[in-house]
Amino acid sequence: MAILRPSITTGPDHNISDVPSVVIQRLPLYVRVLAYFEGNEYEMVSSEQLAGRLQMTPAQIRKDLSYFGKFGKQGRGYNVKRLAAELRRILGLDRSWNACLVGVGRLGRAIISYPGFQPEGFRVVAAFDADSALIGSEVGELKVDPLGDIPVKVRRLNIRIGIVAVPAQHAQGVIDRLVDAGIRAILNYAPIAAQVPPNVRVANIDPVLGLQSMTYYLKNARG
Amino acid sequence: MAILRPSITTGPDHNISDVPSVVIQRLPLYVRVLAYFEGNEYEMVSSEQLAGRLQMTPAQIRKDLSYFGKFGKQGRGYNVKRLAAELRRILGLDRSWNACLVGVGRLGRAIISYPGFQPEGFRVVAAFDADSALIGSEVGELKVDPLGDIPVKVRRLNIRIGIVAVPAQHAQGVIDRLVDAGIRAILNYAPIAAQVPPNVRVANIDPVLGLQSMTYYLKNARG
DNA sequence: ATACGCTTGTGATATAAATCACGGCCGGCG
DNA sequence: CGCCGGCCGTGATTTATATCACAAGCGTAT
Repeated sequence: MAILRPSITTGPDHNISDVPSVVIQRLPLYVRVLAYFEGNEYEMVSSEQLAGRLQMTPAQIRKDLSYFGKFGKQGRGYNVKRLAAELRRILGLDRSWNACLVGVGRLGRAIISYPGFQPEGFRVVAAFDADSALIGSEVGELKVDPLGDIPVKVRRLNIRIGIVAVPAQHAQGVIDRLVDAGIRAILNYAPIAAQVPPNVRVANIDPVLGLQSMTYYLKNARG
Repeated sequence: MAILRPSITTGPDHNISDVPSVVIQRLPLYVRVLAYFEGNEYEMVSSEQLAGRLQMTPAQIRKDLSYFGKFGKQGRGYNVKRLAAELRRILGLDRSWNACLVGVGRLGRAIISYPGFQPEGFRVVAAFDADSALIGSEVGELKVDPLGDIPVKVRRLNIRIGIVAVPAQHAQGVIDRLVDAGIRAILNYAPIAAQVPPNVRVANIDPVLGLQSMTYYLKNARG
């Protein structure tokens, strides 16, 4: 059974650790469900309880966790706070990360004002655009800079993540510039299959792809 | 190697046809790449060329296509127009689909004005919100209706797809109402693992999940 | 005509991922 | 203080997915 999970791409075969990337992609889900249980005053949870809320099997959760250590107690389950903290540490969510946005059109502006990044420790600290009419203008709290400033700003502001919100035909070029500037993680909203070196990760956000495969099932549904 | 692909969920084990859902989820990618080749005046393409642009192996593409028929010619490859048309037909993209939006906050408004759905045949034809202050107001070209109107509007406007853009704590409730109204495909922007019956598909859009797994690699990167 | 280079379609094979199933510990209870 | 219900951690197994590799067909060139 498929499970809620983002789509992450890299260049040709590349896994730093020996932990399957499909496991890494599930960890944030566990963090999120643990936050739910924490909010509901649970002290301990079993793999069964976690699995229930994610529609997966308890065994898979236990196996996933076992890649990183032994966090549970037999007969008792997992300490909610402890496991959440461990997973956050493993994922690097115990610190904050700076990102830059490329493309401040309609979509880019929506991304800048999206309130979901901040509380998770992601901060958009720079914005770039190719359109000279936009450069210098204020978007949110940010001044829009030209693409040429990417390398300098990335270095100066310790930006590790690039968010791409430009039209499809410009996306690959922008991604190349980000990679050249040392960016190794890209959140890509453009509808393209980006080509990147093996040590760069790309997470694609593409609502249309989701819709386009669901219509297959709608068309063939009985009832 | 992971590939650009949306995350689709259902209720407990449910596959209408015997075509693996991972294959279905790749078909829209093929459609998109074919559109690219069509735009560049190619008449024929090989599985190798398609694979190159998607960073996958030619064999996988051929095998995926073989679930649905024989569309190629040995020694020549695939006719771009023909294959694109076949895949669109298989996916049900040769018609248009009506969707409704639930939640017309900041995110919902961005979705309504997102220009990427229309050209692919997806039309947002109704908008709902729980906030009585918003009901009756105009958003885009749509009047905002109360949640109670969902069943009637879904039937009357032949809405097959629900787009959920409400805060996490209300998302499951909204999804339940959509399912009750007969919706079988949901595009979910809320950060939850929705619980739905087996015959309902959910495509999740969640930029934070993508970021949260990339930080693992950033943290552990060498160079 | 026939030979050749190219590329499909697909069984067979290899790899990856998920699940099973059980030994072992935990803590509570009698 | 020993027994018991519960649940973890994990090797073994099953299932799913991807790749290989090759016979067969197409079109061109000679």
